[in-house]
Amino acid sequence: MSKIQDVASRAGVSASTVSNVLNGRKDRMARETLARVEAAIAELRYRPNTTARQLKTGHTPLLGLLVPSIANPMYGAIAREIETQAQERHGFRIMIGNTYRDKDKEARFFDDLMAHGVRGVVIISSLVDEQHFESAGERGLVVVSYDRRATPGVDSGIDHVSVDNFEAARLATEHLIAHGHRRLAFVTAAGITMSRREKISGFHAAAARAGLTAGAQVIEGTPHNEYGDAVMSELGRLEAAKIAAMPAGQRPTAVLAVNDMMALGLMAGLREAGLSVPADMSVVGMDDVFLSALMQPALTTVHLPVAEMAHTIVERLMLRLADAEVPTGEFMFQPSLVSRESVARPPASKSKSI
Amino acid sequence: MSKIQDVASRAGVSASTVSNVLNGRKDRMARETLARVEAAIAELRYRPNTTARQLKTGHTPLLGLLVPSIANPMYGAIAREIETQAQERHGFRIMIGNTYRDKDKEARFFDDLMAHGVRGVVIISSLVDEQHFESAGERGLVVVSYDRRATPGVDSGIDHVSVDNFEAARLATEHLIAHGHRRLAFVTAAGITMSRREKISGFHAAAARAGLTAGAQVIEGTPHNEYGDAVMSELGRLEAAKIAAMPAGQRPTAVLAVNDMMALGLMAGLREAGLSVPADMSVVGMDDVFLSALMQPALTTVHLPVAEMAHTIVERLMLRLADAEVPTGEFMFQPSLVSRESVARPPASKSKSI
DNA sequence: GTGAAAGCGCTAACAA
DNA sequence: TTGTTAGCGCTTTCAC
Repeated sequence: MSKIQDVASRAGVSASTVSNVLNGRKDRMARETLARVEAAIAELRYRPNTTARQLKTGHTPLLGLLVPSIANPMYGAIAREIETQAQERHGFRIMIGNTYRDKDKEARFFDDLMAHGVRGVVIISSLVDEQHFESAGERGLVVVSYDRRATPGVDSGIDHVSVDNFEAARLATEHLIAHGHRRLAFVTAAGITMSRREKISGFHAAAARAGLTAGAQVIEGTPHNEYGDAVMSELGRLEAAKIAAMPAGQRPTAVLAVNDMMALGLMAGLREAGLSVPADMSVVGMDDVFLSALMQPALTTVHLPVAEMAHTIVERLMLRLADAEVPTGEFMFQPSLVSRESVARPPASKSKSI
Repeated sequence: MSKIQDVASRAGVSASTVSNVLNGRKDRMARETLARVEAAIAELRYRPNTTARQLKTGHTPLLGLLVPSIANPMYGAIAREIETQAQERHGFRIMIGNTYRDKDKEARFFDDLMAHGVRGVVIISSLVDEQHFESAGERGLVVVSYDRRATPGVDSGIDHVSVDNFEAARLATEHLIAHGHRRLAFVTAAGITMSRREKISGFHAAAARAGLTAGAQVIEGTPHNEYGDAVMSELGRLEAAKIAAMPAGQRPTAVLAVNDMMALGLMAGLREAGLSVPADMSVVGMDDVFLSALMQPALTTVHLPVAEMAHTIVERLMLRLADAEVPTGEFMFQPSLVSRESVARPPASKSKSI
């Protein structure tokens, strides 16, 4: 690969001049010099060495991206969007890491990012405490967190991009209630993330508003490990078996899953237990992963504006990378219900038996 | 962040000595010196700067990973496996890029990898011609390609890791034939990759062996764009409508999809057209994405040993990165049929009508 | 308008 | 056994 000096020699100028054109200071030289330099760059197919550049400037066009597991279709969808936008709009590349929601893995990833000179990071849906990230901020990292709200009343050193999880759960729950369901369950995994907590509040709020406090229960499954992809649906399958085993008169007639992966598992498990969705039980998910539309029955779920959120994530990172003074903020997006086929009225016999 | 000189000062030695311990040359110094240096490193929480190191050595513990789209669950699964293994076994991080099977995007990704000093790359399932990658090899990159076979008779500058696609299709087709199907279709996307070509051969071979040449047709859908995730299933959905529209006596009684995403779309489309799987039509996929088990009906498919393949990919990269003399090779893995619920005997009336 | 020189943090001969 | 030295490729004052 040719280097700056090669270009300089070929153009009959010094390396500094080449560097000037590379860095947009084209006004500092004669028109004709500029032309020669540009020609030399093109002929040599010269690309400046990012490493050397970084050693000098301290910056590198690279973003860190932490996900619990890239095999989870929801994280895959966001990751794709983030990568594409960072690349096309800003020429940044992505360094990705699966954290499996493990604190040590996260910490090691941060260390490596620092060592690689990466200064911008997006953290998706981590279970690990905020403190952890704040200190990353103190180490000079610019971080944007997705799928966690800011801790209320604390002014955070990081940006928060999230969806209104309370509203998402409320929407879904009201949809169920509107279909006549009176015995509801919210099914989630045991680890409590902030987003899960908010969804539970939204669920309870909608239930309370309809006077169903007694009929609204939260079911938490304990995963063996917290990978977030196959594991989440596996958990749904397991919980479905338990739910199906309840006596028909007590069993909820509708379940709201913490996310689509869980919902898919739930549907599979219900089916295995001989219960039909939505005839015997209605199911709603959250995320609107593209697969949900392909299910049988197609899953009713809550849609998230993934591309828009990715856009905000990337732009915030760039903004704060360029100017450290920009204050951090919270950016919340609104979800919307997508009604498909997995919700129906409760089975007649049971709704009578209440 | 502290630097090597800080450690040196604190330990009362020179930077070279610290560098020596960093690089494992611990025998070159007094035991007690080593202890002091190690203590200083620990106290300062010193981590060598990868960038500076790379500028000197020309290496960086980073691998490039090209995928058509990380939102596709199959690529997500492989990517996760590769990232985890590279990280845990070798301390390498991953720079990821979505190529959308676009030649320009691929080329730009290669350029950026070079500029960042990355020397090892894995390319997943690219449509782009081999020539392209070979020249990347000449530029000093060590590349491993997944899901393409080597071009027969050409000794390639890159490694090929793949599954026996011929065998995968053959297995699936024979499964269908064993269930009594005589009119078969292989459904794929229009762009011809090498893996698709092999699958088609396997399909034809199995059909011919059963004397079904006339009854074995290949259907190619043309995607609007070639993203590889939602697009693939969308394509399946469209093709399903066409297939369902054929007169019942001519319509295939079983379809083999080029991959699971396509199969899921096919099942959804068939259902929309009022055809039931497997009663009216059997469907088989390939890949065994974890979602396939959750479908209704659960998808019969061909399983790929993803973790093992990822292992080989990573180890090959490391081996050749460490020693440029290691010859390239082809590594083929065997698939296995996973029989679930989407295959049954052909509908009685139609099988009579042959 | 252009170039010389210093230095980013590290490694690896080579000296001592 | 340890230290000195000379860069890796680039950017950026500061002179000219």
